[in-house]
Amino acid sequence: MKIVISSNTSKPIYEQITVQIKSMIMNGYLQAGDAIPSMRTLAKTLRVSVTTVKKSYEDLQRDGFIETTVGRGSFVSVINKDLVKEEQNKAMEDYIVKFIEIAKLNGESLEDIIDLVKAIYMEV
Amino acid sequence: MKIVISSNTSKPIYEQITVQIKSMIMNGYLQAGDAIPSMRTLAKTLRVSVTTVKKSYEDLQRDGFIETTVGRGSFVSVINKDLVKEEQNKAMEDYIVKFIEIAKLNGESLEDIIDLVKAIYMEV
Amino acid sequence: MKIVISSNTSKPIYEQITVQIKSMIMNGYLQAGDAIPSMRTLAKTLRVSVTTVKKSYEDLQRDGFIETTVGRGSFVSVINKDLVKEEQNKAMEDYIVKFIEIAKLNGESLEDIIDLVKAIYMEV
Amino acid sequence: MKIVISSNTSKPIYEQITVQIKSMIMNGYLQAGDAIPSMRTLAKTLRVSVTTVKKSYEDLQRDGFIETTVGRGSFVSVINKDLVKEEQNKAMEDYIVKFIEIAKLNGESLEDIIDLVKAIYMEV
DNA sequence: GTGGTCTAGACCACG
DNA sequence: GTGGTCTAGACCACG
Repeated sequence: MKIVISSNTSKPIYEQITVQIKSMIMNGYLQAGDAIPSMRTLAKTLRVSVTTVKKSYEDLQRDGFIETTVGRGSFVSVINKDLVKEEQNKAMEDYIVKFIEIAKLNGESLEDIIDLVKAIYMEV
Repeated sequence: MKIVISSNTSKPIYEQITVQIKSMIMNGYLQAGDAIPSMRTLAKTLRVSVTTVKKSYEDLQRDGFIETTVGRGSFVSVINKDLVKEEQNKAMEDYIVKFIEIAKLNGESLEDIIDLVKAIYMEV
Repeated sequence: MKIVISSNTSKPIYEQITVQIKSMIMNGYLQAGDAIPSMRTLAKTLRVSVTTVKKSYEDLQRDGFIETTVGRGSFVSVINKDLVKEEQNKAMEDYIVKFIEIAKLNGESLEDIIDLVKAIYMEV
Repeated sequence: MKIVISSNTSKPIYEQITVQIKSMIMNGYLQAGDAIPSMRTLAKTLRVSVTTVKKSYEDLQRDGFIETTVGRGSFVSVINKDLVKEEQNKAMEDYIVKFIEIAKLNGESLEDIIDLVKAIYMEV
């Protein structure tokens, strides 16, 4: 399992971990039932604090991607990937619609909006 | 006060009314204290049901744009337009960041995203 | 789920519904994730119009007590009851302070104020 | 014009000033057109800072009780006392109703509520 | 089945 | 006259 931590970004480390593990689950690299590294192992590998990894694993568990049992470790949950994708798409469209509605209300042109999108795309 | 209702759009009538009145307040065409048409008057003018106009006025009141009193009518509130704009900008950026994060997670390229933005821009 | 509509009160039907569902959530009778009746079902049971139930559900959703999805129905939200209680207490104290300030300004005695409180207590 | 500042209370000094001047206007001790002391004079008399008095006068002006003209001073406005009283009564009833509604929702008894009212009455 | 929008009225309290 | 509540439907998209 390869995770890359970047410090050039404003995104917190635990979110970088979360996002990359989510990706691996969603694209099938990690399958339901697969073990993922223990918090301590991953923390050592990435040279980050255990607390940071813990926060990421907690978020993943809360969102149903992994299950963590004291003494056993963490495992990929059985999830319906299509359902997750669908929910994400719906959420994404919600966000974009709200964003564009406000932008229009503020009198921003399509060009302004696209510039803004490009700028944010580079940042996040 | 000129409001245009379009049926070519999926945006509900009450939202079309809300957005247009908000715009008139934000761009200064309607000033604090100005009366806006009574629900019944506007309903007749626009040839829509009073209930539909009421829904719009309720939203405007809840968001602090107008004040409505039984027996008197509805009036533009004293609002800090800069503050409102700032809040909207913050909300807008929140939405765009979340949207792009999910889009990236879904593996969409900047081009895909811009196409999506253009499409939504035309619709809403 | 037992809701009682009274016509002896000036409180609108939709508020009576809202208050009773809020109570059931706050006192734990309804738990996070629990389904609440569909608008049509509740309307039939209470012999009121669907629109009236809808107004109540909209208020509950706006205040974060329930979540409503087209095609699925309405469900009790995950809320921090202690936080809600705290917020309510803060709001309550705000109201009572403002109320007593004005009462004092109007020269009302503590006895007058208590009588007023008793009267309102019986009504609402 | 006699104003008393107390430091036993949590009410800010400028509010103490505001409330007392409002009272004098509402009970007729100060009549429309009457001059009220200049900010500097009142500040000296009460041994408080001019800024404190200024804040009070600003609130009084915003609420229509006095008019302040640079170079001339401050004067009691022409106000409709009955209208003001009525508005205050309405506001007061609004506050008490909201307060009691929340208190009931929280399961507080009439006795609890009266105790709370007594406590707040002593404080403010 | 679910909720979301909308209609065309009614009756009410308040001004 | 004003807005507030309520009815008893309609039609829609979505599941």
